[in-house]
Amino acid sequence: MQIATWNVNSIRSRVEHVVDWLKAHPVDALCLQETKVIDKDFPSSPFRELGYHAVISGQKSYNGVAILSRQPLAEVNAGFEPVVGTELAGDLDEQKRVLSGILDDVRIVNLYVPNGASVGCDKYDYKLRWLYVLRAYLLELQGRSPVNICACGDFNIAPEDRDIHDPVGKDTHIMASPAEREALQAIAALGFADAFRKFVSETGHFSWWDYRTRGFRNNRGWRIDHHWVSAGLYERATSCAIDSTPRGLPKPSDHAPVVFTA
DNA sequence: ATGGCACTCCCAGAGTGA
Repeated sequence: MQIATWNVNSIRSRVEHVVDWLKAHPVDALCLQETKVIDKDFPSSPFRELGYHAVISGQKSYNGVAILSRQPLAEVNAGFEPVVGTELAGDLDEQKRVLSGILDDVRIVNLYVPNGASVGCDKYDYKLRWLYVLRAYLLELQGRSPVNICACGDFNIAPEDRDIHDPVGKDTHIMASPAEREALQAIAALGFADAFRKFVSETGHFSWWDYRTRGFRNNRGWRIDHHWVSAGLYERATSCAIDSTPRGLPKPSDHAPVVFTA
């Protein structure tokens, strides 16, 4: 089974890229983030023509997640509330960042973790609060069937210094601050492993490059798009690879797709 | 130290991303 994740920075701006990519990489499921479109305007037809079903949870202008899959997903739910309840979810589901469904023996969880803007600001606090609820969400899912979970998406956190092109001084930088990394590690400690690091140990492998600094041309990037998988899935994983090719196309997303195979 | 580019939407320039 192949499960891919790709922050497309507007699905309507990226339909051609995604269609072309799926033709070359007919993965079983593709988790999209930052679709930036309300559900009724999501461009489902080009993907249907490729044989993909779409489940979507979108909003106007910002955020938005979707899962394209060759087979229909079972037990689909959107947001934190259906899993953790209204009290814990609070207002977090107003932003559409969580979508999940079951494919064969795997529960796929598609996540768009908040950016956080800058360390210490309101959005940063929101990000940490969101990660705290995400932990409760995944803990609850672990108690359900199936036991295999693939939590993938744009985490907006570089887990370690080797996931940043130039990590010096980044401990006060968004995506690398100690509190963000600790929140991610608290999630990993539930029993999830970063599938990419089963296969690649060295630095220099990134999934996001800033538009503004010719980051891609110089490979000044960050690895912030991940597959955090449960133990059984980690054991049977045969590959986890970043495909940087689409990042080099005209009018690209600033993120590249990442493909997990198990 | 700052800003840089790309996207969205009452179509102009602000908000957001990371």
